[in-house]
Amino acid sequence: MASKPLPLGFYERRPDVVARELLGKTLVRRIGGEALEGVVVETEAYFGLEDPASRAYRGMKEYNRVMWGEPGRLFVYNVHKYWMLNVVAHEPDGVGGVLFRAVEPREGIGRMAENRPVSSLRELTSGPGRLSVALGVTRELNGLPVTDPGGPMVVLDAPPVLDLCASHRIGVKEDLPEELRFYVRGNGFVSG
DNA sequence: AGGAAGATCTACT
DNA sequence: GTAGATCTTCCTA
Repeated sequence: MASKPLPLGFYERRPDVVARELLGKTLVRRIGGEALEGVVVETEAYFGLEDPASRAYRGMKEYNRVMWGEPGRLFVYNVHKYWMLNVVAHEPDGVGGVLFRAVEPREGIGRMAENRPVSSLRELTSGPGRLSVALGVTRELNGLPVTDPGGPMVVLDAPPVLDLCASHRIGVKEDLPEELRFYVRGNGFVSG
């Protein structure tokens, strides 16, 4: 289990490619001396000025400028009371990111359940707002790299997921023709 | 200063 | 399946 953080180069590709390949990787949140871990089971890709559903669509603002910046850094922003956890991903001089929509809890489940009390385990992290509460994600993480082994949030490498599905993105007002949501087939922690 | 929108969630019918 | 809550950010005045 000596998995290392995914390198910067992993994120220096198109957001849709990164979103697909992030499935099965391990998301680690270090907080209060504990490591809260989950396997990524659902993601969505967002592009830049050409993507009407993207936070980058209406141009660079203070809150979204990390989408133009170095890949492999967190982009955290608020919608409807919840913090959305993204990682910046794009080709050189590009814009984009990947939204973490669901993880399967692995470590630190007790602490996650304190952060977000639920009656069944499946409700703990099966949604972008849900997983942020469970993992203690706030805007303090915005701009931090996920490639630093000792950082407050890291993505560790793991074998690729072979049995995956794609669909249109969920909850967006105006989507692109491409299917940009990716999830592990049959996994119980996928939202929806 | 005020209103509206939003990549959501929960509860209820 | 639909409605309402909730809060950060943006846009207009």
